[in-house]
Amino acid sequence: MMNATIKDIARLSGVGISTVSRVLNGSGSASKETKERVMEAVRELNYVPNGNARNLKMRQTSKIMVLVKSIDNPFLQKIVHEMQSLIFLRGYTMDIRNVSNFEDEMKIAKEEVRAGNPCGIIMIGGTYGYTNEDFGSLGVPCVLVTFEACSAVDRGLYSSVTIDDVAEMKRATEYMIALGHRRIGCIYSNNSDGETPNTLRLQGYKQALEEHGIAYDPGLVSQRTDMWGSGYVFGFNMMKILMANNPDMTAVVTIADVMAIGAAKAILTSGRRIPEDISVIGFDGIEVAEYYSPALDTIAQPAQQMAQYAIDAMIQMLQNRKTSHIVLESSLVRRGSSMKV
Amino acid sequence: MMNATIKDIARLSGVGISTVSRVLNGSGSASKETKERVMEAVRELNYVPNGNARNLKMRQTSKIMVLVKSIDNPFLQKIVHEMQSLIFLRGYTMDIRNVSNFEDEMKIAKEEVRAGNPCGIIMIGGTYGYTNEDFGSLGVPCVLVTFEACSAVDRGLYSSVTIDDVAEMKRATEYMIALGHRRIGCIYSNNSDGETPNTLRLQGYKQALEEHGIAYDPGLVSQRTDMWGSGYVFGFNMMKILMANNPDMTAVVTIADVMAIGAAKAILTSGRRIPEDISVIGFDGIEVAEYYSPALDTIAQPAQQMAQYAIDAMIQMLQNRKTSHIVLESSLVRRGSSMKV
DNA sequence: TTGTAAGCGTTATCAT
DNA sequence: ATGATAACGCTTACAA
Repeated sequence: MMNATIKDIARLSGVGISTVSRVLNGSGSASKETKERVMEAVRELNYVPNGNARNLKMRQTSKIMVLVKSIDNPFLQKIVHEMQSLIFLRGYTMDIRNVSNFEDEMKIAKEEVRAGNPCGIIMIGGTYGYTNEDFGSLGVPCVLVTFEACSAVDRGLYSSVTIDDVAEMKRATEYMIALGHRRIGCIYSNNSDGETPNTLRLQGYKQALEEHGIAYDPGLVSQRTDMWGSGYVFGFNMMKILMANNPDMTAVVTIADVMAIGAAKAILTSGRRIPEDISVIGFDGIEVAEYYSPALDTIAQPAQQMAQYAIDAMIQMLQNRKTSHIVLESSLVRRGSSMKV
Repeated sequence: MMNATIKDIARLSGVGISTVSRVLNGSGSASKETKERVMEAVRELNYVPNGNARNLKMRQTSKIMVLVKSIDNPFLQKIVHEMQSLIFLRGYTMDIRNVSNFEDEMKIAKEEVRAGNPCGIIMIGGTYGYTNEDFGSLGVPCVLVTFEACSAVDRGLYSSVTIDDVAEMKRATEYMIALGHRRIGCIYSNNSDGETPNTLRLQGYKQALEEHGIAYDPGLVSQRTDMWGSGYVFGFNMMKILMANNPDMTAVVTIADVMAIGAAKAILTSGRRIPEDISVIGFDGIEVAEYYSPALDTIAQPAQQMAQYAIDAMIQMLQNRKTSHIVLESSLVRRGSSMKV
């Protein structure tokens, strides 16, 4: 028993096929009575429109493709999750694809557009190396989340939702400086060769030190750029090295909560205390950091808002091609993992 | 500039449209020379087949729809993530949809099949209440992960990948019993009215007690069935209540690592120690539990394997309609959050 | 080996 | 207000 098609509805309700289409889509007009007969038939046959036929005809889908780099980060997962709800709420569907650190997300985006025919692309957590041509040839609206295209790119070609990575990381570092810390470690990794939110955060760290007259010491920064394993593992390992090399270090700032958790574990298992011996602050605002013991300070990014603005931006572009570039505020959350030195 | 279609390829390479189709799909035959000319044109025009047209005609896609209940659980996220890679590796694409606790996943599955036309459905984390008709009317292969259909359902109608929830939870409880604990709390929630992995785990807890001559005390089990918030919050709140009502409780078993983390936080913030005052064991095997302080014991489910078997099962069903029902082993991981009483 | 033509289930343009 | 009818881009008999 085949699924009901628009033809079946037409036959059962005794109207023409185009009338059914009109009723279903609210386009054109139809008499009240006809409408009811059609809807009745729809219910009876449990009719669901065939998306493929619809998309083929309309040359446009209602499918938004989401490309995520390093999806194993709980923070990015949260954003994706929030987007999901919003996308469904708006009547769209969401296709998700994970992009490894070694793949070129823009290239993948182009392939996906051709093959899967999404109406738009959202990219989460990528690098800054795109060109005008990239966005032009994409063919569908594109929203960048948590990162920007480089400044050479025409901002009318895409939308973006970001935070001020430099300023926020500077804030975290200055928080430690204000508490009297001078030997402040930094756990940092860069997953690609281009500029990323991570490199910007490192800049923020350096700026804070410089503005407060503290010499930048590379020995206080985790140097691995070839990060393997998860953020937890990375934070754990890097913290061990940092502690071994810098007995005088009294605080550590990290570019992600997962790394902060790994670092905290390293501190605690080495018999030191948080915050009495070493103060710790993370970045992102994932839930589990709040339940860690001790609860970890962090720069909390507004994940829900970011998702909201991203979807709004996408809808805007879809409807009237208007792009937007919004920079959201983060907040420093104090939970007690830092103290005066 | 429209995207190239099969017609453009046909024109440019000077052959018929069906020849192009044949060459592209490797069906039928074509002369070596023709093949090359076609491929040449494909490259030149940067041709990518239109998925919608293809799917419409074939009445089948290469898209696997994944339905997840409570996707905010890191363990389920991990499974989804693993599936992603495997699905792409096999040349399929993956559509993901989150199902809230109040929605009927089977109903949603049916809608998705009609509207989105996936070639198969994978359901993660649902309830046991389906019928033969459900699977029959679905119309596409269905694989259940982490849970089963009730025993009344013909097992030739679907595949499944599970663990033995009763036995594993029994194992966790017996682990505590073997350490000498007698007053063992249980943090448990059931997100729907039917039978779920969670209810089975509660059974395991009860069985262990019974077999070891320990009376079952409802006061030691968290009673909320209307869970709100995340597992962390839930575990935290329930543990507070449990501790307040049972000063003599020396151990707690939980049905999820996130709850164990929340419970651990409650224990530590109340000034008690783990494991000296209270022993804790989680369930699932999420990474962060290993980096908690102290690291938490757990029943680790083989997420990667579960994903692997699920995808394999799906491919099997797709190719020769063969169903399979596999029950995987979990492992008790000792990390030091439990000790002799 | 190759091309013609008939759909797949829609939407949209026309007449009516 | 309504109903034929022509696409949309593809696959697949069926002919040639």
